[in-house]
Amino acid sequence: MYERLRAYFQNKLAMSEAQFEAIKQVLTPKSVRKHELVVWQGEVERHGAFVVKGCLRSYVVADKKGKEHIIQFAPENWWISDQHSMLRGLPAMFSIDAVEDAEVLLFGPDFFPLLQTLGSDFQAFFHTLLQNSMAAMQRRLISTLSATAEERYLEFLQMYPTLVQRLPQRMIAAYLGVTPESLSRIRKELARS
Amino acid sequence: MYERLRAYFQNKLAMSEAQFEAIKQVLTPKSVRKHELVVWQGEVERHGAFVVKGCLRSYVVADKKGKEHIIQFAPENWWISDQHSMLRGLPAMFSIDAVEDAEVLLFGPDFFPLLQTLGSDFQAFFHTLLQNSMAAMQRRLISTLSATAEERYLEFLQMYPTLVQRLPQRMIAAYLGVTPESLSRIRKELARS
DNA sequence: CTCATTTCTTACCCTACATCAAGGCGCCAG
DNA sequence: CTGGCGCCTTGATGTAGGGTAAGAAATGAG
Repeated sequence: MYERLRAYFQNKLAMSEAQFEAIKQVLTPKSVRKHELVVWQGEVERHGAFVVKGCLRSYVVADKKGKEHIIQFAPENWWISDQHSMLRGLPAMFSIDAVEDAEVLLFGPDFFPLLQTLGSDFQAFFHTLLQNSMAAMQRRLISTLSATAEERYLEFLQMYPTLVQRLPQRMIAAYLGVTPESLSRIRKELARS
Repeated sequence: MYERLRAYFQNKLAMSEAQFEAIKQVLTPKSVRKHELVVWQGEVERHGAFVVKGCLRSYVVADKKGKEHIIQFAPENWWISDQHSMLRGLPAMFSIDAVEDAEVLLFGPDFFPLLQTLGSDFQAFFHTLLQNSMAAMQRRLISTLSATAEERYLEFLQMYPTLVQRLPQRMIAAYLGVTPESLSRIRKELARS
């Protein structure tokens, strides 16, 4: 389990054995079954995860209608968490669950203070990670504001070509912000050409 | 000019005189006239800003139609920049200009390395700032995906009650992702009740 | 294998918002 | 004061995508 994390850090961040041990201390390996929840929207006691195998997602149930909206997919080698709420001890803004059976390394609120002690390379690394997420989020917002559902679907195909086969369509629809019916129509239309 | 920045840091971050001096070194005061551009979408040489007075905005011209989409408004005491592109020397993802005549403190790519040298309190502070933006962005994305234009307008009123009077409606529309015509109709409808 | 449940597709109609077009109201320059 | 130019409003019409419903296909459980 931990080997995958070490491999992930290769070429990204120079790390001593002691540092890696310290990180292992605050990470708990866990198998998560498909549909199993890792975080409940609204709960205070909770975790984030590094995905070793399988795929998780974070999502909110926003509407009175109970409609789901997916914020992020996290396949292998992705981090997923609600940092904002976690660090402040606030109720989680969204839920996290497994889209496929998965192997993850869970971390709690103590993960971030630990990073502080591991030196500025670590801080910089995770800061960069956050910046990348932010940039991705901005691009997605713009796309949601300015592009049609079909254009967004094509962008999604480009961005996550491997995920498309692994995810049920209703989840892609929930990510794009359209109904499964609409996505079905879009795919039909694209197939015609 | 710098006094406003010092006041801003009060209660947020303990800071020595020497640290403040170091920050001053990398900040350039500037007056920006309404409509004046601080950053051009696509340019590589560029700045971010701390807004002392007035209001800036970041926006993209996404469509072939030349339609503007506003990512962020930055009134007094806000930071605005394209960190992601700036740190990597990439072309800016969006433009930044002044919505009102403004006084700002400009910083360049050298700002972030400096923060590293100022100790982990500083890093933590700006990390938190980034997390807050991220959380706000996520909320906005969800809102864009799940709420009607009217609901988003009401959220905007709640979130930025003072800004509403200062901004032309077409900019609020560009922020919400609707046409000025639609926003006008929404306001009319709300006024009736 | 078989039945049940979930997921996907297709069809029909409806709604929120866009687009287009015209007119009114500031606001500033001369 | 007057003409021009943004900005906001209002109306008429168009359209992307939603809601609903029903059937087909896939997936899963016993």
